[in-house]
Amino acid sequence: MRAVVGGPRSGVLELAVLGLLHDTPMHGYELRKRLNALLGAFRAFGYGSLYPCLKDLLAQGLIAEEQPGVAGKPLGSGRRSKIVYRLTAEGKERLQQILAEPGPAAWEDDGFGIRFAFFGQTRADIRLRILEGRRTRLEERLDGVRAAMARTRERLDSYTLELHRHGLESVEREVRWLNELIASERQSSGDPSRHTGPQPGNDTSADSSAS
Amino acid sequence: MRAVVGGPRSGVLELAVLGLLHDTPMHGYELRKRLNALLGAFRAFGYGSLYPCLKDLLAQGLIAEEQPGVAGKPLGSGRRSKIVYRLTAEGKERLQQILAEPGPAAWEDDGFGIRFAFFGQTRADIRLRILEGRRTRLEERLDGVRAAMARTRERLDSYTLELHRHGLESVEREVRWLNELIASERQSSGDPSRHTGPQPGNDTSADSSAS
DNA sequence: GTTAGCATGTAAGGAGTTACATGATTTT
DNA sequence: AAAATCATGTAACTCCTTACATGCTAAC
Repeated sequence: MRAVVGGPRSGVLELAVLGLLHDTPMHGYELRKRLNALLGAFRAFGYGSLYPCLKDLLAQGLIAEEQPGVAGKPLGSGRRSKIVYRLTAEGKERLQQILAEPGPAAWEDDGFGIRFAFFGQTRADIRLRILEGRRTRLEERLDGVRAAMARTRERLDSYTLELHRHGLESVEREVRWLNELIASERQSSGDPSRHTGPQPGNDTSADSSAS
Repeated sequence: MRAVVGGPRSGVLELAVLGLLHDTPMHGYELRKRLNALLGAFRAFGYGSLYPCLKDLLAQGLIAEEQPGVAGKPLGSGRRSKIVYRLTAEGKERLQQILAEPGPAAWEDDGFGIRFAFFGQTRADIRLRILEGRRTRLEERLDGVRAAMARTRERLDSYTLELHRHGLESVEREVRWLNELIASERQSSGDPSRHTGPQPGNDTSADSSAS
């Protein structure tokens, strides 16, 4: 039953909607398309998630409806269809506040992807903290899994072992990716002439120290 | 409020618990440790998920309590602590039924990992169908993301682009992994003398055709 | 004028998480 | 006997998914 009226919905969706609406006002249908294009392989949302979220954001005053009132077309009496949403001043503030906040929510599996997607609107020092936080988080996980594997190496069939091997390599891969991004960020902040974001690497050749 | 009494809980946890209990009876606390060791980097469950699940499985008759009644130790009147669970005949049947069932649930992100972990108890032809199903699923996703990237290549900042690039490469990587596993499975079934599961690859050297 | 796709929503429920509460057993 | 850790459990909540219901607009 989920409470009587819409809860805070403080998750991934809220940030994604605020971030997309910051660029340009939109109605829900298109918002969903851009959302899923933005998130790509990571995640996909349906209308059943999106519209309730818009409702909540509206109730919080972070976004506002904007009739495409082209003036002179009252649309009859019961106006329907094409509700365009825009970010309010409070919404912009909240977006900046979320993006400026490093901490667990920004580097957990849920949350990191979407923050990274909006790094273009994030302060350089915060970007670095988030990337490092995520790297630390992943390294902790590597330690844990490696310890568990060492403890139980016997009595594990080859499929389970293979699964662990692949999982481990995936995480190691992400750590290497983060290392490159961190190096790139450091260069940019050390040399203000280059602040164009990461250059598309070249993931395999450089840097084989995963720890 | 979530309904009056525990629902079916038909997800990942049910399968994981049945699979682990098939090997050896256990109490909840240890079950959770083995669970998280088995799932490794993929997932982790807390007691708040595990105990309700055990309750449901018990109510369905798929598992049974088993007092460690060492006979002659009545444990007082209100016996507490160390409830050992074992799989019932119905539970074993249900486990085999789940494992024998190829289909969406077996190759979606949630579900694939745990089925793979129990491939040792899965029929060879089903293993192959699941691996191929997952590969197809991932290739569909690749197509979708690549199309979305082509459509919106402009007006995407470098961070978003980098995120998509990394996501794409991760998925491509998993496809290559699946290709190797499928090849290995085909070899084993063609040559009955080798049915020892996958040999730990060697992910990088062979096979660069991801499609 | 009817299908196809754009556009907006709601009710019910699923699958777990978090925070809490408590008792038993081993270690210090 | 105090602290750590083993062990079991529940209530409330979160965030999202599925299935449904509806109305508008453009193409055929």
